[in-house]
Amino acid sequence: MKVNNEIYDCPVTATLEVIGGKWKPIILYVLMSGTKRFGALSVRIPTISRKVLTEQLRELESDGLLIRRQYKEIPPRVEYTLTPEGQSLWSVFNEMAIWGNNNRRVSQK
Amino acid sequence: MKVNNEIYDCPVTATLEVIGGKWKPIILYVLMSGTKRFGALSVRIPTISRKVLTEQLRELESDGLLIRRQYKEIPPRVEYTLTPEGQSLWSVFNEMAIWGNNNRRVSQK
DNA sequence: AATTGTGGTAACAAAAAGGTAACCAAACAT
DNA sequence: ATGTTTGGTTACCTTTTTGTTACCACAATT
Repeated sequence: MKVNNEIYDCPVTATLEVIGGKWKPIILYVLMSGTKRFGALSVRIPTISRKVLTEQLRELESDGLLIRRQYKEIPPRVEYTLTPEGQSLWSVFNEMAIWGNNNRRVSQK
Repeated sequence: MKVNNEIYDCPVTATLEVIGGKWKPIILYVLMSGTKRFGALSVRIPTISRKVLTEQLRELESDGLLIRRQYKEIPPRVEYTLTPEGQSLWSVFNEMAIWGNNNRRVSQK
């Protein structure tokens, strides 16, 4: 999905512009539980390629939903943390989770 | 987005599998206000091609979110109506609308 | 001296999604 | 006879998104 700073007619469209797509919701969902390193994200979302993970993280950063912290260490360490704006998406994901549990086939453990 | 009947690990992923993508949220949002004919949907979402509109409607139908009613008339008349399951997405869209209004640039009228 | 670990990037390929233009039926109005 | 109307379908093409593979830096460890 394209990222831009248009003015939207529809607030739902505006929201989906930043959280929509194949990977962003899962990335955000994983980060809801706290700061994660690049490698940790990769482990929790094993089916995403590192290239695409990088791209999606950069877009989420430029949309103000997370911040990227790079430590000057060798080997490198990079941490991703949700901004308050990113965290405020919790209620959206919560509704989606409720709906999914009630209406789709979701594995329970 | 691919439609299937997998069992999902994540309820958010399960939800986005059926409402995600470029057009489905807008289609569902428009249908929230009641039954619409194919042509009416096309008018309210002018930027979607008829081919893609047809495709998306068929997917939403096979996912159980709406029903398609075809009347045996000439010229043809086809109406699309949300199922109760489709209507129950209202709370999801509502949260997205709230977030979009609070955090993105949405034109107010 | 070679290997490991981390977080990438570059070039390229494949797949998915979306768009365009032409065409159809068949009743009705002109 | 011709055009209009509605809700499509089909073949083809372009754009967008996602994936694959190889490669890099450089300190610490073996």
